[in-house]
Amino acid sequence: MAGKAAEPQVIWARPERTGRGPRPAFTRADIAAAAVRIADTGGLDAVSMRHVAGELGCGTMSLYNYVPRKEDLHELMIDAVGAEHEIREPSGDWRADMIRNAEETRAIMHRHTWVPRLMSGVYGFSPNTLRYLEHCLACLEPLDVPYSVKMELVALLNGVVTTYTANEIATAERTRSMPWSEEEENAVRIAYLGSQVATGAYPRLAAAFMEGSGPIDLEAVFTRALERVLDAFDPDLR
Amino acid sequence: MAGKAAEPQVIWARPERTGRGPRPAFTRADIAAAAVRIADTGGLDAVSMRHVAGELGCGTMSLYNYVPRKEDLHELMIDAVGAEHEIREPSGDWRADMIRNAEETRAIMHRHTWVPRLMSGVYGFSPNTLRYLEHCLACLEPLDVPYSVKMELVALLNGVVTTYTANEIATAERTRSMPWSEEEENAVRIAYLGSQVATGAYPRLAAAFMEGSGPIDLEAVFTRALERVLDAFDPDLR
DNA sequence: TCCTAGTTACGTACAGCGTACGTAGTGCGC
DNA sequence: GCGCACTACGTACGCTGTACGTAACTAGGA
Repeated sequence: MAGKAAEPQVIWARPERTGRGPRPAFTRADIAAAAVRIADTGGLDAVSMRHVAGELGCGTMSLYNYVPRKEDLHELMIDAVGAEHEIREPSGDWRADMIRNAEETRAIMHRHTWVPRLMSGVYGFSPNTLRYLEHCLACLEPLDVPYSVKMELVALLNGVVTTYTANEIATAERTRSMPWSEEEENAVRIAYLGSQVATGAYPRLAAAFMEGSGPIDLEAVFTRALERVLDAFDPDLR
Repeated sequence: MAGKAAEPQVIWARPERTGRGPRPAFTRADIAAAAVRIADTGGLDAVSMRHVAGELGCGTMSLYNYVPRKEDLHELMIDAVGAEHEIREPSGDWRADMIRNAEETRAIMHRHTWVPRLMSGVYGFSPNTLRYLEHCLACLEPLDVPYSVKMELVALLNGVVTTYTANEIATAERTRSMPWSEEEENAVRIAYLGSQVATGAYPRLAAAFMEGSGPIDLEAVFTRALERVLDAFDPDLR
């Protein structure tokens, strides 16, 4: 337990520059941007230490001077896309503002489809995360409830946004990455689902599929979910 | 586009036994159980094809006869833990039943802490998933809304359960896996957070932390979130 | 009944991964 | 100006998923 055991392992607690030694060739922002670029074009699996180092034009192991573990690189990436949140003055209508925030988060995730996969397992206290959280609290100023409830609202809303968008992305990627077309994929899926439902083991599921034929509007489903969550926190509706 | 391009890539659409050739040594259930056992004791990263094959007592490449890709192994794992859902007769009180389902899902995830990480990126139509979905619809029978709304309720609730529990697990694992104690970890965290908040850049965040000192009851937070979501769907409350 | 095609079993091999370690060079603080 | 903390990076190790080839086996069609 003696020695250097208590070093900060949160990358945000580690100073970017200590003053001693040669000037670092890159900033954290450079590294994060390179990793984001790679993930955007080649997917999250393409983000390897070697790859990122190559993109930056340095040796693989040099990266470890900036990023002690790969997990920290992921943290940098999440923080980098968090900067894409456009923080604007709250309008006074907390519902509208929070919906705007949620829609923006969804847009960011669709722009960077690897974000949901990274969300679970990341520390969650990066500078831009704090900035966004502060902004949400600012938007919720008109809502007259204790801060603890506001925090719960933000957490719940973010959770819903993440899972919904993750689902959207997952189905989209699946059809894209397949060598066969979306129609074929759907055909296989429907055939399997139909075969299962046809066994009679899932009567209500069968009824649900009978009821809702035709394509579903994902955007509408998403906003409806948001509205419901906000309803649950709206004192004027209780 | 000719040839065998249109093979089903969903493992559930592929028959477990085709009739030709030697009798397979294992069932899918055997393989899933072995993988779950490994993940429970050694974490999700310990689930490699070699490891699972070793646990089963067969050669690594033999596994590929049963499981075409590792992703499919994950699918088997999710389905296996889905079997732990105890399906009991609906009580007639849909709120109580759904809360019970959610609590049970949370318990399963705490028992198998790798589940949330696998949830995003899995197909979602495994036999036990369908079984659980059917059960949820049965519980929601007393609720007089179209099936589409019921589906949205289930999706929303599952999303909330997953994100909340994932957060609980993430923080728990972080403190456990660290060489330093939870107090030290918290000290580092508080120190960093405090240093950030002290800059004055996050006044509302600071206020929130001032307000809510003391340990938070995760269980209570969780059930409160569930209640809120259910409120949003309860016709009697609108 | 026998043949053969489809399956199982599994060893080998390859490209890629995260990262521990050692060494060489650099520049700030004392 | 000395020394030390830092940067840079090549090498190496153990691990990963899985493509491919080969040998044994068995059920269906002739």
